[in-house]
Amino acid sequence: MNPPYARIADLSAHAGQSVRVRGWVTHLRSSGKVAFIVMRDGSGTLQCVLVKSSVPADTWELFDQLTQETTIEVTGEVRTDARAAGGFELGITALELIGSSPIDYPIQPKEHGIDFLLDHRHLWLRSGRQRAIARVRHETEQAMRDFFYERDFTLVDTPILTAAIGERSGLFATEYFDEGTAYLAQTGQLYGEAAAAALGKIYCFGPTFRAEKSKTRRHLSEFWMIEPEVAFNDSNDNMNLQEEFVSYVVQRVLERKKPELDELERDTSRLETVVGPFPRIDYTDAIKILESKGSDAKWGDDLGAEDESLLVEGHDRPVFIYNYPKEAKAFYMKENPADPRTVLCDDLLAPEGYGEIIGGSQREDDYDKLLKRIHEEGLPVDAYGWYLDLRKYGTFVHSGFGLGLERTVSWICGLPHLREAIAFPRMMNRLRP
RNA sequence: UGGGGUGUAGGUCAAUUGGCAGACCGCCCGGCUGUUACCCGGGAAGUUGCAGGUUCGAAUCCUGCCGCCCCAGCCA
Repeated sequence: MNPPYARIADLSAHAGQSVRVRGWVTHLRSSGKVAFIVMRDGSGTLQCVLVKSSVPADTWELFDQLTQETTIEVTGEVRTDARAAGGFELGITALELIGSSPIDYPIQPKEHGIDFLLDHRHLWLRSGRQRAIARVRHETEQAMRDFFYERDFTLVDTPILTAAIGERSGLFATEYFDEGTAYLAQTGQLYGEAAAAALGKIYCFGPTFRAEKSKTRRHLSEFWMIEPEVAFNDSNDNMNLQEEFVSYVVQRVLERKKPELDELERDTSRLETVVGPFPRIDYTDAIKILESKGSDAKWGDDLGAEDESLLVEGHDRPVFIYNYPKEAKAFYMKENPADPRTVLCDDLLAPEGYGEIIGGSQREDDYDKLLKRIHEEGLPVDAYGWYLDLRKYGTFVHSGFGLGLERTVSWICGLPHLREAIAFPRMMNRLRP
């Protein structure tokens, strides 16, 4: 009878037993009469030892056919050995080749340029660093869903194909039957507002699309955004929710994905401090701070990347900047009753130069003021008829925000660029693989 | 779109500034019974991004084009 199959991660439970393991070759070393096969099965990495004198000749000769990424099945005894990375190794008794891999596998355990790696993203994902990032991303998403589930939010999936609505920045267009042009969603927020009137506390979580010709480490054409919307929350409640949410997610990843963060050489002490309350700086005060630090930012300007860094400087946790000038922000944000030049909104800036991870606001709930803003922005009123209905039929104070998943994952992982935070990044010059 | 940089072997990079196109990794052949990005010896591997120009001679200088990277803007 054949030994049972085992995942590498579970081998400690099989010490002293014979098992079969299936996976891919990552490294090969041979000393003539003893050979080492390091393999990966997705759950972990395992060193297998092949000794010429203790296996049949054809098994020994099979070693010569192995190359990086050959798919194999090995049978052997699991034993503890301090010389093996991880403390366990497999003494091979049988070796089977499942899928060969030509000698030209492009990705070596050496350095490569970013363009080459992105061209081979489908294979690059197999590397240890990329697996660690994928697992941190997964934990981040799961923590986000758990956070809202535990607080009785309802998940509402909003459409990706939409008519012209949302923000004004670049839209991806496509033909849509007899209805004319459809646009890929830039936000689910407006639909989320409709759902909040039905369900109270909701969130949506999906891909979102921006056709801007951005070429920075902070932008993707397609990224994932999670957007809660809460009936009867004002702007202050909204910031409280963001603070609680971000703290929860970061601490959850720290708790459950420490080995992955270590593999990424992340300084986790920079994440341990991410607990509320976060500093809250009024936009007008932020301008004064920037002036004192030598920036030429003026009241009325939106804040640039350099300004954001100056404001976060010296803080060991994210920082809110709230109540921006109306002109710098979207039409749907509620006018600030205390200063009508501004709107009730906030940006949450991550530390260490990662910039804006959240944009949030209280929504304009006054029908006439919203209609006026739509006109001022030159937006097609017809397209916003249903959105205005939310103010017409039982208006309500409500707030929400959008958190960029890849920016958050980049920050948690300490990545130099957003493109590693998603399996297959979409940028203006990259549509494949 | 603007500013800066870069393009040489499959990969990462060098080439004494205009004088025979090289190293390491990987690959192939040989050796090695405990390797850890194994090691040792040998070998194959190039339209120097593309097009044109200057020159006895161009990877190197000039013109144009293209790709990519970084920064800025847009934003999450």
